[in-house]
Amino acid sequence: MDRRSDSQEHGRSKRRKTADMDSRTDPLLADMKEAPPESPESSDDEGGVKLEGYYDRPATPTQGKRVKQEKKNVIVIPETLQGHDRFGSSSKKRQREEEEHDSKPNPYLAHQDEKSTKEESDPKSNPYLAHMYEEEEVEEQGYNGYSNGYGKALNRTNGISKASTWARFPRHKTTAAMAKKAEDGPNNPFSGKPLSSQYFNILRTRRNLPVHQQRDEFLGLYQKSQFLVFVGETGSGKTTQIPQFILFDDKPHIQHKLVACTQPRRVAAMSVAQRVANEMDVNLGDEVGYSIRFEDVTSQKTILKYMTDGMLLREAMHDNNLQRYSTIILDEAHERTLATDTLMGLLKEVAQRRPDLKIVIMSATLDAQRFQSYFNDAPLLAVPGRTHPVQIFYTPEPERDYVEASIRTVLQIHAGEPEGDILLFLTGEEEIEDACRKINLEADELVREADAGPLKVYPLYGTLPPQQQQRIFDPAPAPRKPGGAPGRKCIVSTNIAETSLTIDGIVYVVDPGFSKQKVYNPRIRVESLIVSPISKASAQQRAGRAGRTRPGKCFRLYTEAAFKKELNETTYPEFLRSNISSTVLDLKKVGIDDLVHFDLMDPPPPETLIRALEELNYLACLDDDGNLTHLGKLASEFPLDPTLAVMLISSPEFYCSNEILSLTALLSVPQIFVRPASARKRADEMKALFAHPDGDHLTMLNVYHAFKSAEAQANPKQWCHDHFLSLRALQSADSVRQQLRQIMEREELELVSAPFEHKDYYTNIRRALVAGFFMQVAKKEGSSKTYVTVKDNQNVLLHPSTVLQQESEWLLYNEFVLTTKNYLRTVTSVKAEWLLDIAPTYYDITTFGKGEVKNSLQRTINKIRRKEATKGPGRPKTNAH
DNA sequence: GAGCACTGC
Repeated sequence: MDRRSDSQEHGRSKRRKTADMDSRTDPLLADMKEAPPESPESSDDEGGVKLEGYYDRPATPTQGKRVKQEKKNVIVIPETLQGHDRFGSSSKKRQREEEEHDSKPNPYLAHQDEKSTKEESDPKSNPYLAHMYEEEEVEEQGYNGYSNGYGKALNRTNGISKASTWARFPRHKTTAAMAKKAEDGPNNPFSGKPLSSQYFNILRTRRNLPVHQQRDEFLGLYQKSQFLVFVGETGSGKTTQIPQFILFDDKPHIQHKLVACTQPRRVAAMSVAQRVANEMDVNLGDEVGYSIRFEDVTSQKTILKYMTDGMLLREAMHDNNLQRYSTIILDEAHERTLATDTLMGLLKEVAQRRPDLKIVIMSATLDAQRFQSYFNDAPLLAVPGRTHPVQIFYTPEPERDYVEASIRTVLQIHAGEPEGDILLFLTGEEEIEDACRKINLEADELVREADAGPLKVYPLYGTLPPQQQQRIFDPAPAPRKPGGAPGRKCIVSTNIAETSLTIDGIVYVVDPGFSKQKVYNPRIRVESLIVSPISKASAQQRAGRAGRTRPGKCFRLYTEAAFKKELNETTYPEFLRSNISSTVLDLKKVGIDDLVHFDLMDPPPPETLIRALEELNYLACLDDDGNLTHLGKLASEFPLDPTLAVMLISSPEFYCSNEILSLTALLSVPQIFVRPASARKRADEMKALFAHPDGDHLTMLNVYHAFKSAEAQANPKQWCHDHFLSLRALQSADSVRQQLRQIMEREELELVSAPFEHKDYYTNIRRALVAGFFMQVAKKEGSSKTYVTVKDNQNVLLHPSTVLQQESEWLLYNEFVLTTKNYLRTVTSVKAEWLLDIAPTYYDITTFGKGEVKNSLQRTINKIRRKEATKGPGRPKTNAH
């Protein structure tokens, strides 16, 4: 046994011993090396996102509002932002509050503010003249905001002075004091309505947020520079406050423009918008709104719009200069999503064409300087966060089996540490379910042998049904008897708990240092998931999860040396780990012609770009010079991979557009088939009911048609349950289908289908599939079960989930999955004739290397020629008769 | 005879 096993045994015996000894001793401290307390750096989530789960996707914005209100637990106001300061105000802070309180607006002094700005030479910023320029616009827009008694007096006399609140705010020359005064009421400066008492309660806590102290500093930098990098840690209040600071200085309502704030996730956009609407005392959808796929909760009145980064990118396609916006804030930029990176590159170019546009990049700490230099040495402002200290422990030796080590650590915490919940990070569903079982077993033993408190173990991962995800918010169990060992809960989670989801009450984090990450191999054009070491940034984010409610501890199951030397600083940006053909098409559509010289923060490897361009060229979305074709323009209108978009656009030619529309939607949502470990056989039997002999695509279509039948629609939930189908995925497919259909109608693409009874009904669909997926085709290798992919020559097997029974020489696949073996998932049998006929450029025989694929194609060509040859001379004869 | 980190339009 090596040293590590020794230390494992050591830990085990220690755990048992503590039972008889003082239960307060900390067995971990003996095993683990303590590092100096670290202030966790992490993304800001003061928006209060509790759960990234499924929510109803309403058909219209109005319905959206209703659904959202009915749904519980989606929008949660975090404790930090509720009516009290849970960290206690320092005496300095309290003094400041009192001062602020004392300096409540005095209607008779309001004119003094105006004087302070009088020295401005620009007549527009002259408070006495400004209304002449701005009033009209204000009236026209219907803004009736006014903020203090001075205005009211004027208001009574002529009704035009509502504008003078804003007239006294010279654009890009305001100060924190001016904004504060307006915020102090009594009327809402944006809506003109009297401010509620709840507003003032929230206002007090808002002014305790760390960002508030640097409001003037922020404004100074914002005003003088087109780009600004803002760094705020957890709890600084950046996501909610900075956009509001900007509203007072940028005055988008006067400009007929908007301030946009992007988020990588939908739920964040929704919940932050709701929060800020409350803070500003307006209805969600009025002055403050949000825009995400399937849901636009904004109106004519909206001046602050939270939105997903993907949504802003889509808007940029039709408005290359983003003309609607006066300021764009990219939040959570450190996450480096495909959309954020694309937007950053785009905004850098747009900024040159639009000197009036301001851009604020908000990020957690680590990458700040890179953002700064990328944006032409933009000024940087950093604001500290507000979290509790987290003690970090490392293992003295590397762990061989991180799952085993994590389970042991969790149990040691439970046996020896004071009250507080545990969060363990593992990599995937199987690993998590397995660990949960083992922890449960061992915990029972611990309770029997050592009188430990009850331990509730919950798994957490993205594909878990929402109801089960909710369970993680159940309170920890109570001690078995009063005064007994504390009960606690232990959540075993994927990375979802690192960014998307926040659980209060976590005091102990166990971090084995791994996560599943997407990697892309441009050579064989395959994306796959690989368990890899996390980055330092991730490790810090994970640790930070322990310090949200009170001081916590983080147990890293790797050595301190490994943390320092082996972990990358930050996670590899998604741009470098993905197939970018979809992004390349987007970039072309937003007007970026020269992709090679496009200034991305991390340009992808040349081979990745070449592959993407090549793929788009084969799909006829780009011509040989790399210019967007008509088809390419159409394809970019769809929120789909180019392959799927091209297939959908081509579908009318094959008389099956309704069917391809359904299939495209089904292929854009998570797996519709459910196969619980406990009922695999029954699930397979149910799937067999829908099976089509020609493959999985047609099987999925059968499922969809059955789902839409009256019988299923009578009780969809029951029907899906009975047939082992995912209601969530099917409903999602319905929404996607509806959106795609609207785009087809808008683009005047015909929806034509052959009747179901037509003999070519299914053949048409299979041929239409070829129109998109001709690059994802494999050919059977002799008599063995293996296939080889066309052109990339990868040896592959059919995924066991396929319904395809008979041997098919050629098949088309939706997905290449790289796990224990190379698998093709979701396949449909096709014919070589179709490939040659529908994708002649790709199947140009001269471009193939020697081999079975080429030989077989050649035989098919010969066969076709022979047929034509016999038909050719035959035809005149028949005509002659 | 297997597995789906997480997002987004």
